[in-house]
Formats: sequence, structure tokens, C-alpha cells
Amino acid sequence: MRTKPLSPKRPGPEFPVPYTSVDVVIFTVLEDALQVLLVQRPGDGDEPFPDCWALPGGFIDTVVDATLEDCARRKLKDKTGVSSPYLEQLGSWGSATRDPRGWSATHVYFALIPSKDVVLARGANAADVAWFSIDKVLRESRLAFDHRDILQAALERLRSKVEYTSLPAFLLPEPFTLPQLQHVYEVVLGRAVDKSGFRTRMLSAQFLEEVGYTDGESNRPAKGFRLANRSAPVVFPRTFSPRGGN
Amino acid sequence: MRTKPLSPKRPGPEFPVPYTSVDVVIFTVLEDALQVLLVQRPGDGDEPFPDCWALPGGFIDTVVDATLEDCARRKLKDKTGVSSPYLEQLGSWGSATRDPRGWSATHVYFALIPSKDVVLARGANAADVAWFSIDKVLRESRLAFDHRDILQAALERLRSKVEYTSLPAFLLPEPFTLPQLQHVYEVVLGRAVDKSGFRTRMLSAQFLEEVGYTDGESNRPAKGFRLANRSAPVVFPRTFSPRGGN
DNA sequence: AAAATAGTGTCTGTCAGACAGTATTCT
DNA sequence: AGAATACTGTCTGACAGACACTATTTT
Repeated sequence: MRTKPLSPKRPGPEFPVPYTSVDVVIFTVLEDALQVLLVQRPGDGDEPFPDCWALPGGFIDTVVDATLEDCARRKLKDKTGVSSPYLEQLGSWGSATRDPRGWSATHVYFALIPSKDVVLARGANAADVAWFSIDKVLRESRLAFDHRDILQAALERLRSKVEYTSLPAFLLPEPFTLPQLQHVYEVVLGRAVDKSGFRTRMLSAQFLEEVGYTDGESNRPAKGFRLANRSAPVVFPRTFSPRGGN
Repeated sequence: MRTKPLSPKRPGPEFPVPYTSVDVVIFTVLEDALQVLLVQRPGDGDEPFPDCWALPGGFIDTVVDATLEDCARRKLKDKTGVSSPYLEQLGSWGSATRDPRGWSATHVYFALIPSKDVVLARGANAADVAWFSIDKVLRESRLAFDHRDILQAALERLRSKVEYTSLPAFLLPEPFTLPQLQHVYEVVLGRAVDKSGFRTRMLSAQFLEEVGYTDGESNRPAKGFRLANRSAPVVFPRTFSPRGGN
């Protein structure tokens, strides 16, 4: 905060204040692909980027939202119906030019949810909310504002953290099996992972609780697991394959 | 951004907008200790937290600052005279209660600078800017706003990244020697590091350029080095000591 | 019985940590 | 010469990656 009292830069009605918003990058795994939730901006009215797809988000409601994270949770709940996602702050983007209406800054969160828990934007205009495969959207779509940069940053953060954390577990509905979890790792990382190493790694990290019954989505049933602690991922002591990554 | 045109929540003169500021956590190593730069808030006037020490920062100047990062650089330059620090975004803190004046959000950056490059706040009121040992400030001082939480978060981020990156090199003036660099690692981590392992690690990471002349601040002179690329740190393939940390 | 997938056992190369040893300068 | 510090060499235990093997279920 400012050190001088009554600083000439102190904002008020007579000084320009940046627009402040919160956006959420919501990831899931659907149809063997990493996907992101986007909303379509209105084509009428005087809003910028008409008909463009954009990350869900919007201005802070200073009456309803107690904190930035509350605001992000609210927006996520509005669009997906999910109320207990994995949610972490990604960063903020702010500049004089990112919004044609003027200086704006957005606080960006990134969320991981199991696709089965989702009920896309009930009522109203459900058609303007949809999942997009990450690869496709980065290859083909033009997103509103600087949302392409933001999405890129979120993807990098996710991929990098998947190398040494249990994050992918938040993309699956419980209970899940180890082969299912391994598959999610492979989808996100875009490469195969050794089964044996994967299993010892997951089990020795102590973050999974064995759920009695097993699940038979393939030939031989497998043990079911759930997270011992849904509030935070586990950090593994080493990254997945030192040769491949950074 | 908002999907509906003319949303009732769209801020304007008639709707409350959060205050938006930028704060910077500036670290250096001085007198064998990790230190942070704080400024003292004014005791007169109607400003909150009078006489409290706080992180340097303040409101965005939408005329001067093109981006959030520009704003952070400007504040850092103002207080320290340093214009090419290592600077990275730490995160943002926003809530209805963190500032008694109303809903506010701050974008926080963290910077690493060599203490020798610093010329503390020239002119004006130099007495209200000072370095504080991290340990002391976290033990003894009461900081303004939620700056204690922010400082704690910055410290965690720094300590964690030091385990697997070349970040400490940005805390030293160039040229520096490997023993000096090792010492900085030890100061930040708060523990001793093996010499042999340290050297092979640094040299094999290819981020140091040998500068011809050597430096004799101890008995036997040592080779001098500088960073090949000052814009980003190097990420090591493994963390420092798997037994100790996470 | 065959196919398919879940789960385990074993080997091996790599490498960080530990520590001893050598080199070069100052007093 | 001795002290102090820069720098190098060697050993060893731990462990990730690779891959072969066993177990259990469906068809």
C-alpha cells in the first residue's frame, strides 16, 4: 500500500481504477483427452469479443464474495454445479490493453474436476458452455482477451505439476483404480508410464485409501481407492522421468 | 469476463469496485542472513496501520504502468534503485476485510537482488525504508494488512525453489565464486550443503560462464562466474536432498 | 482354453551423498 | 612451514526404469 497519506495516486471517483475480475481454468479428462471448459460470449450488445469463446469468469461481486477464492468457487459452481473441486491460484494478468474497455486485471484460478460430477450450466443458456479438447482449442480457436495465454500457462503448470504430484487423482471420480489413475497420468502427460514404477510410487506415497469393494470396468477387477485428503495433492520426492522433462 | 451484456454486476460509478494494488517482496542476502525490504507507514493522516512496517507497494498508476509487472518494477526501482532484478509473480491476495477501507486485492511479486546493488530510497524519507532479517521479522514484528501471510508465502516459495533451481545466483553481485554461491544456498536453506555435490551440480547445469579473472576474498583465490542468462533461473533435474525436504 | 487385464518380482545403470585426498594461496 | 581454503577423486547405497513373470477374471 501507499506510504504517503492522501497520495495523488490514491484511486477514487476522480481517479481511474482498473477493472478487476476473476477467471477460472477448469480442466477435466473426458473421452481420453484433457479438456477445458469454455463459455461463449454474447454476440449482441456492446460487449467486447462477441461470439468468442472465453474462460468462465467475471467481475467480483463485493457483496457476495468474501475473498478472491470464494469468487472463483462461485463461478465454478455456477457453470458446472461442482462445489468441491481442486482449486489453486494460477496467477494474475493485468495491463492497459488486455480489455478494450480499459485497464483491467484478472485473478486466475485453475480447477480440476471429474467430468462425471459435472452438470453443465443448468437452465438458461446451456448451449454456450462446453468442453473443448486442449489440443484442439490451442490449435484452432481464437479466444477472447488474453485467454489463450492464460490457458497456455495453466496447461504448463498442470503438466509440470503432474510430473511430481498426485494432482491427476482430482480428475477422477471416487472410487478409482490404479490403472484408471495411470491412464489419466498418461493422458495429461501425453506419454506412456511404466506400470510397476507407477504402482510403487503411488502406494508408497500414502495418499490413497483402499476402499473395500473393487470395480470391474475391464476383465479382471481392480482394487478401488479414494483420496485420504482431498484438500491438497501429495508431492513426490522425485519427478517422473528425469530423462524426459526439464 | 461476464457473459451477459450489461450485467448488473458490471462495475461502474454506481457499483463498488475493489481497490487494486501491487506489492513486492524484495529479498537479499546481507550479513549472512536472508533479509526482506520493508517500508514504514505514516503515523499521521487517516491511513490504516499507522507506523506499521509493510511490504513496499501501492496502487496501480493506470497512466504510467502498462502492465502489472511494470508497476512492480517501478515500485522496486523507487525503493532500491535496482532496475534489473529477478522478478516473478507470487500470487494475489484479495478479500473484503484485508484493508479496513474496503474490498481490496493486491498483486504480489517477489524479487531477488544483490544487496550491493542497492541504494536505499534516495532523497525524501530514507529512514522509513530498511532491511529486516526474515527470521526476526517473522518472530517479532507485526506487519500491516496481511503482509505477514504474504511474506510467509514468499519465503516458502523461495525456499522450495532453491531446492531445485539456480535462484540464489540472483542474490549475488557478479562475478561470484562457487564457494560464495554455495554459501548463499546454505543461508537460504538454513543447512549445510556438500561441497563436491554442489560443484558438479552447478557446473553440469551449464548456466554459469567462467569470467577470466579470479577473486581473492579468502586464502586461495577462486574462479569467478557470471550468469549466462539473467532472465530466468535454471531448473535442476532433481531436488537437493531427497531425505530432508518434501 | 484363450484372452485380457491386474498386480508382483528382479535386475541393472545411474547418481546423489559422503568423505578423503590434492592443489594453491596467504601469513 | 603451517594454516586456510579451492577443488577433485572415489566409493557406496538407494532407487527409477525396464521387463519378465504370476494371478484373476471374462468370454
